[in-house]
This record gives sequence, structure tokens and C-alpha cells, in this order.
Amino acid sequence: MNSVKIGSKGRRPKRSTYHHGDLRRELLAAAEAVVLARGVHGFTLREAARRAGVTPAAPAHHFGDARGLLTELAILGFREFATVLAAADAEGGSDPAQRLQEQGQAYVRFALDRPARFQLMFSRGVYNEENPELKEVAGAAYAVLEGAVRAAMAIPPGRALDADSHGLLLANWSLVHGFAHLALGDRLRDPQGSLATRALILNSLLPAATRHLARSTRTSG
Amino acid sequence: MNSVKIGSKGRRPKRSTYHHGDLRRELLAAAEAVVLARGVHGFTLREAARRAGVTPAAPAHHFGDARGLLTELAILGFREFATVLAAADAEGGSDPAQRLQEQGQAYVRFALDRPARFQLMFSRGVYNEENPELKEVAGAAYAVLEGAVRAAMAIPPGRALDADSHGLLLANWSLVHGFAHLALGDRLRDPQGSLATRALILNSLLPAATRHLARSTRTSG
DNA sequence: TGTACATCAGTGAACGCGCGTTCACTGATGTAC
DNA sequence: TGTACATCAGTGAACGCGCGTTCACTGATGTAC
Repeated sequence: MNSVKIGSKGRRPKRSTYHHGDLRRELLAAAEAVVLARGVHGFTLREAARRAGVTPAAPAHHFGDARGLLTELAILGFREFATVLAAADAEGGSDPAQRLQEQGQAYVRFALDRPARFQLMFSRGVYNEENPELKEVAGAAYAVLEGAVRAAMAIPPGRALDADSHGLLLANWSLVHGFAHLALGDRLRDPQGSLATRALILNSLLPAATRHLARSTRTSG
Repeated sequence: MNSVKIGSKGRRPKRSTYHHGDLRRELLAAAEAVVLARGVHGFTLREAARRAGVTPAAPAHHFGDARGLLTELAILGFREFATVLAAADAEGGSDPAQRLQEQGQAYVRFALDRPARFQLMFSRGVYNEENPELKEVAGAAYAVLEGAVRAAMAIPPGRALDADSHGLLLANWSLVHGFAHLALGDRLRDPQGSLATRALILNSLLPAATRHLARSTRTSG
């Protein structure tokens, strides 16, 4: 007989240390995995705790309750989202049409790369939508899009968008949002009818779709 | 004392007849109401039965199980969806751009009028997506959109869409789908930042957005 | 460097709840003759 | 028109399950002196 435990009946393996070390971060990762596997509303606190290797009571020390955990995950999502959109916007250089194009690519790429976060972020009633930090980062993401539209339509900061500019903004947002949504729902097919792969979606279908948008803002191609 | 019952302890009122009469239809309506109130994944068979005034075992006689009920509801949804899209398409007359415009209006109107069905229809893993009748009616809805794009791009039936036409189809679909999704998520605002009403959405924002799409297919305005 | 002690971050058992589904049953309906 | 009987469409009780959260607790850490 030796003292090394060779197995465990439970699904939660014993850790060697009583304290976890980085449970907060690990619970967020576990929660994202649960959302990926079961869908936004299939999320349960207990499964996230199980995946993180702790008892179901542990998350309360970090997030209060289940809703609190999802709110934090949505905040992380919007923060990353705003960052990648801003980076793509910068890639577009001084050409507003190019900035919108790059943003659209980044928008869809984010959805494909982070489907759980993306779907969580745009779900209603599952996290605390009134959280100030959440509102701030979500607003930051929106501002990136608005900035490129303002540049395209030559509307200085401070002045409200006119109806046409607002329409262009909505057209861009709706198109990439709907495209991402359809892609995540496996509803995008190539012209022959086969289910589209990630590469086809990003390199062919999305450009083919955005090409039809807003000729007026296009300065190249 | 009289024999008229003046109250009931349970939440399910007693019917005067043992048999319901039209339980199948009523369960579908109740299910739609539950989805509306609780979201797609908040649906429970028991609550639908409760709302329909029957015991939780009753639905099994009509739908087998919970998934069966939702599948039927999705089929009803796609059938109605295909119908309203086809009617709108016909409204467009012989002008393909007008047909697409009318379809887009109908698409978003359907989403706003039937939010529960719409969200159910485009949810994954909650109903039986392999149901043959479902695939048929969903395909019919898609065919309406494809028909107008074929007319716009002068592509005869039987010939596959080229990349550009396919892109136009995806652009139209993505735009209205994303627009509907954002509207249902209360994410659409007017240019001043106020939450958009139904009338504003349909009469102002949507036309302003679609106006930016596919100038090449526009023959009027 | 050592020690007392407060604080932190976990455990594990328990709670009450609503869920989907099953089961034997029975009231109501419809049909054959 | 009347009756026997099969079928249909409900009931109501029960099942086992996983859930979120609570609670008193304790092991580990960090800090004051």
C-alpha cells in the first residue's frame, strides 16, 4: 500500500492544494466551455464548477451567483470584441471603405473564433445588461463602427448622424451580424450547396456579400 | 351552498368536459407563449401544459415529447414565413429590386410580429432539424429569396448561381436577418439614440439600411 | 526569523424546486351491426 | 334507433434527476509585531 491515490469516484479530481490559485480565471474559461457545449441557456453553474474542479459552492466567492459569472464573461467578450474591431479599423488606414471592410471581417472572425462569447454577448436576459462596465465596453465596440461610418460620410464628432449615415451604419452592422449569426447556425452554403467551411466563409462568401454594400463608400476595387 | 365551483386551488382550471376538443392547436399556442415569455431555452413542457389547462402527461398523446412539440411549432413558423415572403415577393411585381425590398420588409415584420417563432426557427438543437416536413418548408422560404435574386441577376432556373449572385443573395439575407436579430434584441436606436419603435424600425430604419444595398439591382428610387 | 491571528478561498452536506417522462387508469367518443 | 365495444384523449400520482443556493466548517495564506 502506498499513499498515492490512484483514482477517484467523483467527477471532480482532487487538487494537490486546497486553494486553487487562479480559480476566477479558470471558472470563466469553464463557463465559456459550457456555453459552447450546451448553448447559452444550457449553461449551469454546477457544470462550470465541475469542469474547473471545484465544488458548486466555490464560484460564489468570486462571482456571487451564476448571473454574475455570465456577466463577467460577457464583459470579457465585449472588451476583446472592441479591441479586435479597433485593430481591424486601424488596418484599414485612411480609407473609410477599407476600414468598414476590415471591421466586417473582424466581426465575423470573432464570431467564428469565439462562438460561445459571441452568442452570450448578444443574448437577452442571461447576464446583467445594466452592469456599468458592460455598458461601457459594449459602447466602445459600437463606437468603432460608428467612427468608420462618420469618416465615410464626413460627419464630424459631436454632430448627430443624419438618416442616410445612420442607415449605412445599420446596413453594415446588420449585414455582418446577420452573416455571423447564419454562419454560426450552419446556414451558409457555397453556391453548389455544400456547407461552407470557415475559410470559404471568410475568404469568399463574406467578401462576396459585402461587395454589394454601399458602393458610395467604396473607393477601391 | 350551491354547486357552482367558485375557485380552484391549482393553477390549472378544471374544464367542463373531459376531452379538450382542440388541445393540439392550443398546446402549440401555449408553447409559443412560453417561448415568448421565457426564451427558446426557457421553454418547458410542463408550463405549456399548464397554460393549456391540462396535466403534464397530456401533450405526449399529441407530440410524443417536448422536442416533438417544438418541432411542430417550428414547422408552423417556417410555413407561415414562406407564405408571407412569397406574398411580399408577389407584391414586388416584375421589378426584382422591388421584390427583394418587399421581401426584406416582410422578413423583418415577421420577426417582429412572431418573435417567439422566429427565434425558435433559427435556434440550434432545440427542435428536430432533420424532420422532413421541416426541411421542406424551410427550403421553400429560402427558395423565395433565391427566386428574386435569380430574377435580378437573370439566372435561369437550373443553372447554379455564380459567386456574385450568391453574394447578393447572402448580402440580402444577412442584412435582413441581422437587422431582425438586432431589433429583437432591442439594439436598434434612432439617430438620436432612443430605442426604436416598431413603426420606426419598419418605416424608417429598415428602408434606410436596405437603400445602401446592391445599387446594381435597383431600378427605381 | 518566529509566532499569533485575521482573512481568504475552499469543502461537503443539505435544502427545496421544477423538470420530463412513465404508468395504470378512466371518461368520452365514435363505429359496427 | 339502440347497443356493444374498441379506441381515443385525458387524469393524477409517482419516479429519479440536476439545479442554484445556503450553511457551518476548515485548510491555507498573509500580515503585524
